[in-house]
Amino acid sequence: MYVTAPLPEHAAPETTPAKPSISRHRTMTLMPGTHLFLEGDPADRIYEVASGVLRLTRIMEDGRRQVIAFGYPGDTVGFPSDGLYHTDCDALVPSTLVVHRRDHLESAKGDPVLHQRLLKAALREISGMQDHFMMLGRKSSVEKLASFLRVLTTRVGEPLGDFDQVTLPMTRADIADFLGLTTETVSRTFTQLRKSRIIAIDHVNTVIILKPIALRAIAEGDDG
Amino acid sequence: MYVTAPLPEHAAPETTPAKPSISRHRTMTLMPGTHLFLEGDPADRIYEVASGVLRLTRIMEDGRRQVIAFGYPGDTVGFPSDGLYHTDCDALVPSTLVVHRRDHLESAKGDPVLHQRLLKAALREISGMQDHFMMLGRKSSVEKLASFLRVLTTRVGEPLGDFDQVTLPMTRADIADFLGLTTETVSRTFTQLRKSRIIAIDHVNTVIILKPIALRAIAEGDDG
DNA sequence: CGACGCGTTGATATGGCTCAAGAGTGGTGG
DNA sequence: CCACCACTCTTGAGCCATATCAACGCGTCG
Repeated sequence: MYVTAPLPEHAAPETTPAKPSISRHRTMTLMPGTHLFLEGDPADRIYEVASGVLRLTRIMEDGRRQVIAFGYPGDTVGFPSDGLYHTDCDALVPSTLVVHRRDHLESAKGDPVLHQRLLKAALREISGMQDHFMMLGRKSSVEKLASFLRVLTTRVGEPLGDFDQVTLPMTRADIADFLGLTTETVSRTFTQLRKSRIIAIDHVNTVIILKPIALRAIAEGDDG
Repeated sequence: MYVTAPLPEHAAPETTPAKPSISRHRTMTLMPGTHLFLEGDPADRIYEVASGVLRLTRIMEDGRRQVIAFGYPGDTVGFPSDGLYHTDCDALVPSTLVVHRRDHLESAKGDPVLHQRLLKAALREISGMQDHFMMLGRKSSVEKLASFLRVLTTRVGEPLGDFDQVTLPMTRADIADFLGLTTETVSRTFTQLRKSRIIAIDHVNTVIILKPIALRAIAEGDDG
């Protein structure tokens, strides 16, 4: 779900409307501001993002927030534990999802292919989360932002002339809560990368990677 | 960095005393200082901790380290992604492991019960990691240490008179690298909790929880 | 006994937070 | 089309929690 994951073999699936199908999945649309589920909800369903971007968050009583992951096309969200969801989930942009009934996926009787895919998705998720740990626990603010931009570029970047460009559907506050920073620090760090000509910024939420090598060096702490 | 000089070679698995078993798993012993696997190793096997404590770590080029998890009995380690391990794994104390061949677990042809258990374990892992995120990204040092002690107490605490006691097989450096702190800060925070009579410390690595309620309040940020 | 690894404590430095003020940006209604 | 408002983003100044640097005690092991 977080973004180190390799590209999914299954791109956007087609809706198979009324026709009875062995794998009984449907699709649905989720609009920004709408929650797919909340922490503590019974987890009946598991979702694959077909298009759009989701946001998975945890919130503490006093309001502190941690963005656990952004769900991009190909990602799976809604992994249950003890039958419950453990994050909130909503959409950053209008998103379409493939809905799977949990009991079909988890039980040994369900479709073994789907079952297999769920396991793969879970393992990818674990791997991605492990990267995120290093970032949260041990990296400086520039390193965090550089890593973030790199992962996003790899995953959803688009070529623009000689450069790669990436659109950020999330706010600075979302990025801050993902990286364990404040919005002010995220903003200052963007400025820092911009002033050193490593990135350029269009329209606040469009970033052009001018020096990918330098960005990687920073992300991995290879510099001073 | 390491407590004892780590042996470069991987531990040699021992065959279990031949006991006829339908599911072809074996057990093995892992001694402190020996690595079960390293980041980047091909992930053929998945392990269940039967006894002991494992340590899963990620290390950056410049030596910065993040402890991803401690593996206690009942935990599963070695979740692969793209066929590779994504952390290093070694033992903090002599540990016994149940070894599963990955191909038996992941393929649809394998034992469905084991398959089911692997998925459950992966889902539990994801849930636990989500807690860890909040801790790394958004909690203060006291909150981190209090959370850590609470989780450990719940998991492996032993009653001692009216109180719960927990043994810490890991060093302060391990705790620091798990919580995203320095050893000095961990040490000072232990002292702080000790001075406020919330915990007591025996033998450096044995903690007695004197005020579990207060500890929980701190862990969850319910105090000033 | 000395050396080494670990833990604690102290003094100082600093990266990122907090508080505060503007500057974009987008939406809405007149 | 503009005026206004709400919200997000940026920038600045000062502060604080934690890191860093350093010293020392303690236990273990050779």
